[in-house]
Amino acid sequence: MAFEKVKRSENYSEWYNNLVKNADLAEHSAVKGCMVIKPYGYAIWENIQRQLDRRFKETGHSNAYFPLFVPKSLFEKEEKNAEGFAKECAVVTHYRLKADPDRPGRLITDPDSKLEEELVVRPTSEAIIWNTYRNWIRSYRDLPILINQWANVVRWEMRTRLFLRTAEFLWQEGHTAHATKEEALDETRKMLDVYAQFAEEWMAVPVIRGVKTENERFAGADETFCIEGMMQDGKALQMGTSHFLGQNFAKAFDVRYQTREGGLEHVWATSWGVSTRLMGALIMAHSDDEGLVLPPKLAPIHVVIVPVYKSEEELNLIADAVLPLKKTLEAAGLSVKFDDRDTQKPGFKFAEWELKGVPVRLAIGPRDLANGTVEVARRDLKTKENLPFAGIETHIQQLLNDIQKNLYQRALDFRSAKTYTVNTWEDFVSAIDVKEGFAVAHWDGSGETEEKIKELTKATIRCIPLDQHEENGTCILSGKPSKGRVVFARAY
RNA sequence: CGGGGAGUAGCGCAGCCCGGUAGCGCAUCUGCUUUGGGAGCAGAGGGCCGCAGGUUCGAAUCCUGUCUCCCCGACCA
Repeated sequence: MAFEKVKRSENYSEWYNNLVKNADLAEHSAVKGCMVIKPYGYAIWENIQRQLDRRFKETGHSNAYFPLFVPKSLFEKEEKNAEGFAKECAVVTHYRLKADPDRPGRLITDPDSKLEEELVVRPTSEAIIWNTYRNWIRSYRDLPILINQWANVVRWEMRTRLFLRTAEFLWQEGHTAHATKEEALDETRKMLDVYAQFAEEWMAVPVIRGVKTENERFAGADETFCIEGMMQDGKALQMGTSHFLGQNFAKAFDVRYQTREGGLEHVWATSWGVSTRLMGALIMAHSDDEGLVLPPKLAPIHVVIVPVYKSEEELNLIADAVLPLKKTLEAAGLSVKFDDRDTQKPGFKFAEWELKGVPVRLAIGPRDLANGTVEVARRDLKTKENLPFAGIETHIQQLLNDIQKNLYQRALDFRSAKTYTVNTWEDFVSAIDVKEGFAVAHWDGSGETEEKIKELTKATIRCIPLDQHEENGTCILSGKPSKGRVVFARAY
């Protein structure tokens, strides 16, 4: 378990990579750009999935599954979408291998198995889904269609980072069809709120809700809404997007419905998604030099109990005292690990569970048994106290709530401290480059200026915040008039 | 695709410049002592030195080719 400790402050990206590996979340695979998500990391993802899935269903959606492959002719139908994703698509061209006549034991692609039509490995599923929806939609009675899919997608990225950007990643993508524009817009906003609420209440990561500029918009969307979080290095991470697709896909795939009045109209669409990137957000938002720090609501293990003992009899006595507590906590819905491994010493276990981000740790030994106490340590603050064992379950419940709140508050305070409202170019550059945070500034609304700022500072417009208030000002770069401030930051 | 780094034991690395048949730490196994913050001692097992050629009596080391991974940039959820 020994590992090289790199501090956040020294090398943030190395710290991140080490943490992901050392906490047993994921590792690089034999496939370039693709990761293996290990059981502990996957358990966190499953918790994320479970909560989101519940919220999707509460808001009227059902799960379904569509194919991994998209025939090229379908993929190219919505032009902007196709163009936007074309350069990062994996393409299947053959369907068979055969023995290499020149090199025994090796295989080659059988040239005779060339596909009549190439198959695109989905980078996103609008094409295949809208081609399907055409057959499902005849009348206004068939609408709305509210479907979500949990799936993997492939985007052939040049450079990858565990969880943040991998060539293959897991996500969910909602795809809905509506009779009216208003309804589709409502849906887009509703799902953005689901994401925002999840990010803040479950992940304990405060997010800015906003609209993307045209440059940053999803290929094929009329409007892209997003939630943006701030990581501990001051960079922004797009944590989820919800797209208003207008009638673009309905037109591309000829999906029309008969209205109540007997007319024929194209349907309106939305799509929305979050990915395993959220794992990256979770890690980067809260963790410290000791390892992972997990918000209790998403932790696979809430409480770990480490016995301190010399003999088997002592261990048995501890187990007798602790197992009823474990049962009580589990009955209250908590996940409790009694770490009675005889192969590791307590100190080792302390360090290991800290590395893995378990929110609450109990240590109990002969001394505690004699005194009727237990040592309670909380991961977020790294504090510990000795408390009476009797009635400890109430304290633990409270502690978990505290930790959840504290993590959110801490992240919020951090973001507030690193968000700068700036009015001059000099202050803008300083906010991005020196103070390394978000710059809230006026912008003239042109893509050109946006591009220029990006070239000069590597900062992009993360979003036009939904709570933006009208304020007359002048663009930070061009000096042209602006009616409100937008959020700039360097981003992952 | 441009720039950098690296492929040697499960993991992290040294050895390579100056060729002589592989070593360190952690992990693993055995035994004893330990156990309230990453245990100690003694012993043991484990390697087609990324792959393919070449030079040489001899290659981890030199030469050529090739593949892969990581990091930084451009692209992007």
